[in-house]
Amino acid sequence: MQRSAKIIRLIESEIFDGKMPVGQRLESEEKLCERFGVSRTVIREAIQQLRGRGLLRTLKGSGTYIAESNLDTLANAVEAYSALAEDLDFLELIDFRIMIETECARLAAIHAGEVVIRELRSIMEAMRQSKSDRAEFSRLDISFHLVIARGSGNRIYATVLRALEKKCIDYARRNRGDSDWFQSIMITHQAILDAIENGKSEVAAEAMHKHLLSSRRHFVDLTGGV
Amino acid sequence: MQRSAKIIRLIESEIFDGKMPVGQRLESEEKLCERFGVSRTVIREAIQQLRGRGLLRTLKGSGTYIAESNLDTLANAVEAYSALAEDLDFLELIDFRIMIETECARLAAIHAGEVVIRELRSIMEAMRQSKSDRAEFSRLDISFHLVIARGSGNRIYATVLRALEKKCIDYARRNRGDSDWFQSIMITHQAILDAIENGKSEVAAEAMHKHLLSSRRHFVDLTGGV
DNA sequence: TTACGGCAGTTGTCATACAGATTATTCTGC
DNA sequence: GCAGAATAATCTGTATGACAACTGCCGTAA
Repeated sequence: MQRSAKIIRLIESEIFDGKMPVGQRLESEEKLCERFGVSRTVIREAIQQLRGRGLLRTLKGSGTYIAESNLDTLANAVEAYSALAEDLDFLELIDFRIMIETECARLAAIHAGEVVIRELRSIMEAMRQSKSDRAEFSRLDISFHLVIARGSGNRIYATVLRALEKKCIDYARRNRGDSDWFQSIMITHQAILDAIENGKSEVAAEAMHKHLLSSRRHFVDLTGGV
Repeated sequence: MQRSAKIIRLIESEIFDGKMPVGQRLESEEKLCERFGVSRTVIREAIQQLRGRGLLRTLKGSGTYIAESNLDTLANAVEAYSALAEDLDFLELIDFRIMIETECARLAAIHAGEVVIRELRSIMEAMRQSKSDRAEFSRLDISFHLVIARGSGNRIYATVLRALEKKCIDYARRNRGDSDWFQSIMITHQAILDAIENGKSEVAAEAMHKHLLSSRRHFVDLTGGV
């Protein structure tokens, strides 16, 4: 039996026995080496396989963590793809967002509670005050969309969109415009928020669809679609 | 992005594109190093993760091979996954699929080429011959949907859906029914396939939507939505 | 023919070093 | 004293080189 297979079984059983709660950080690779008396190679191979199974999740420079659920497997897969994607794929991204976020807005109008709505309001306020800070504005822009995804009540939407977050921010930063463009973002965001507050699901869906479609057009005008 | 993630995607796509038939031996690690211009460390980490996912299996001293099939490895690793499978929320899953796959069908009708269509036809044929083998039938059912996602031309759809593959198969296996149910699956699949072949995007979208809605209803009737 | 042994090829493991990212700590200017 | 910047410590990712253990194959001797 390979040594890494033994390590896999040991870590695995600790996870399933509940000794390692979800989200907890694993010992560092070096410490695991000492504890199990093997080289770092063996530890890493074990971790890689458990990552492949979706049980673990690693963050460079930070550590290795017990994955939350299979949703993290999904997040890993999508991240792997989105980070790999070079600049060419922003159109794929926005087309995907148009579909998924339209549905999110529809569901959020039905399911979103007070907490989500307050969060959306405060993001809007923060955006108003950040119009001169492009980077911050883009970040807030995307977080507005992420909160709506959370408000949909379907964790898959939220997970998928969260996995694409970095890519979306990147997109938003490139898709810059003049003060008119800034205004139009604020207005359409407000329209979406209003519809969600009032529980008008179809209105929310349509507003979100229009918003992203307009973003897509703007992006194509700006970059020629590249 | 991590280099091993890139390698994973490359190997993975070779497998899914059918360039690497089941059982075939992968190039040796050293050759893969040369081909991809990375160190053996990176190659090995990629292989470990793909082993964890059940796509590859290695024999010491001999080589690394394309695993028999995902279903086999799924069955083999059933202990590892069953604990996680219990907290799957199938309604979240099917709602998500209704949205994403409707769009996939629409796009596939526009973008799908001869290769995809031939693949879909052969899956249909295989399904006809597997009606007595529930497990195999479910696997084929899901692969039909996955191929359509690939045919959409948007790699995000395909990636996301593939990440959910295991859950989908699990769903399909639970959502069993009598021979009438079997027939209705075949009929709706055929309707989707026809629409895609004829490039009728709206028809394809509607057929897919109807198909999954009916699946959802069937699931709720069967399980009470649990 | 058959059994054995050796050889080349391949994966498994170890050790070391450094790069790149994150987190904790210390220092600095006020 | 304190916020913020600079720095150090920590951790994962990658490269490199070496050797052990195993497999498959081929040639040779009984």
